[in-house]
Amino acid sequence: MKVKATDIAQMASASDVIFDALRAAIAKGDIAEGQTLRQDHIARMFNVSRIPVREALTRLEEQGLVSTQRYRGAVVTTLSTEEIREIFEFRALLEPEVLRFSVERISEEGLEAAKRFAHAFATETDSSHWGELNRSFHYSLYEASGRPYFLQTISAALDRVDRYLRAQLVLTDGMARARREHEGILLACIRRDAEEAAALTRQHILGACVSLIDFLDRTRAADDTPD
Amino acid sequence: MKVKATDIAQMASASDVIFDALRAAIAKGDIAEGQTLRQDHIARMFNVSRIPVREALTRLEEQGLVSTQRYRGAVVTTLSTEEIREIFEFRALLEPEVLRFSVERISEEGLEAAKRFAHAFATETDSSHWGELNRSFHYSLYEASGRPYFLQTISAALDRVDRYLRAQLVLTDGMARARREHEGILLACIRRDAEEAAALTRQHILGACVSLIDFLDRTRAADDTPD
DNA sequence: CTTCCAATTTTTGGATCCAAGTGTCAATAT
DNA sequence: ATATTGACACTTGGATCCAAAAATTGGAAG
Repeated sequence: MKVKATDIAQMASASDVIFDALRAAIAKGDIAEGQTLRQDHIARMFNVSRIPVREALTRLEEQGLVSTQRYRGAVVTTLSTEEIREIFEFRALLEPEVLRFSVERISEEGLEAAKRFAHAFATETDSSHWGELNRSFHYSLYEASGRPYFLQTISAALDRVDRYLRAQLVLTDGMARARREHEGILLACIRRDAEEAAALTRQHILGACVSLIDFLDRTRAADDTPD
Repeated sequence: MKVKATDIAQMASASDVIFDALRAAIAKGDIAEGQTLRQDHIARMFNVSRIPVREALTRLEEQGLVSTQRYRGAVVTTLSTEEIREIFEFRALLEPEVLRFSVERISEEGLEAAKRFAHAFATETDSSHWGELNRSFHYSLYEASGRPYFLQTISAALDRVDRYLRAQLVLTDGMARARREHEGILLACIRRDAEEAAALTRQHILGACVSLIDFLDRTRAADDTPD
């Protein structure tokens, strides 16, 4: 055995583990918006001191997932409707462009993988998996683009709105529409029609945005007037 | 005086100061590529312990300005030609879009400010200020876009390539061309011709990219064969 | 009952200390 | 002369400890 573990994957330090766990929890919506993350509390959860926790929180803040005020702790960021709209606008600009690159380069195996994710997404009955499968489908297509920086940026943008997106999938007709639209995107990719695939992706994102904001307007209005 | 300092700008903690200083130093190219940043060394420079230094380095890594290997310290990231090309491609997609939004919204005062930066850039003789003035000119135009997330993302991308960009301005004919191109962009903005301004910005970025990569190919080839 | 203020409790940012991993270089064996 | 090994110094990730800032509590005054 020539290849050591450290060559393939750097052994994860405590702060890496905490960072990933918190990031996933925020993306999935397991940690409520506006909730304060107490360093000591998290430290006890992971059986470590506060030092690696602080490092993880620092990274989360750099990613925009929490916002910190000096001596007042880290709070899961609440995005305004405008901020959400901007991030979707951002995705609607980047993702079609990435897909254009991918369509030119993706292999048959890559298309097969995307097809499997689309199928898994369409047939999954446990709604808690929808968000993950949705993301996997799109990423499986984007990965062939050979644009790591684009992917990383898209990923960061998606992390910020993931919990809203998941809610929109589950609590509206988002799932049914996403299923149809994925089908269309996939077929365009198989036909190697980059422009069509890009246009459909753009519509897919902007459509989800409209639906999500409509949904948020209703729920947030209801929250503000609970009487 | 009703407004306290803490209301406008959160009092900077030690790690903030260190982070900003290191980020600026890397962007300006004051810290050489590939150089290892020793926690203890930086800590002594700022008269603090290693804890806030580690926080700053963590944030720099999250921004992609340094890369860390467990127990081996933080090294200023060296970008390959391909990575640089991708980041310019990224900017060439985002910045024209942001400028489109700006042109619709920018005030006369905003245009005046941009004009002043363009003039300052064109007449500055100290080449060490060119990079900063170049950035100020573009930002003064982008700020009116009302797209904070776009701006933040562009800023992060620019931080990664800033030191290369500065070298290209100073060590090639980049400065002369940038001056002309700024003029064109500015005039298009004043005419409120969003499409023209966007197209010129895209050319401005892609042109700089070609010039920079050509420059890097020559210098790096020379570095690799120093005999 | 409400409002204000001081004392106490939390909680954070940072300093110091410790264990574990890495790099170096001289001594030894081939 | 070159490759191997092992001791030692260096550096990092993390634990523990401390001071300062914030939140909270409880009582006194209106």
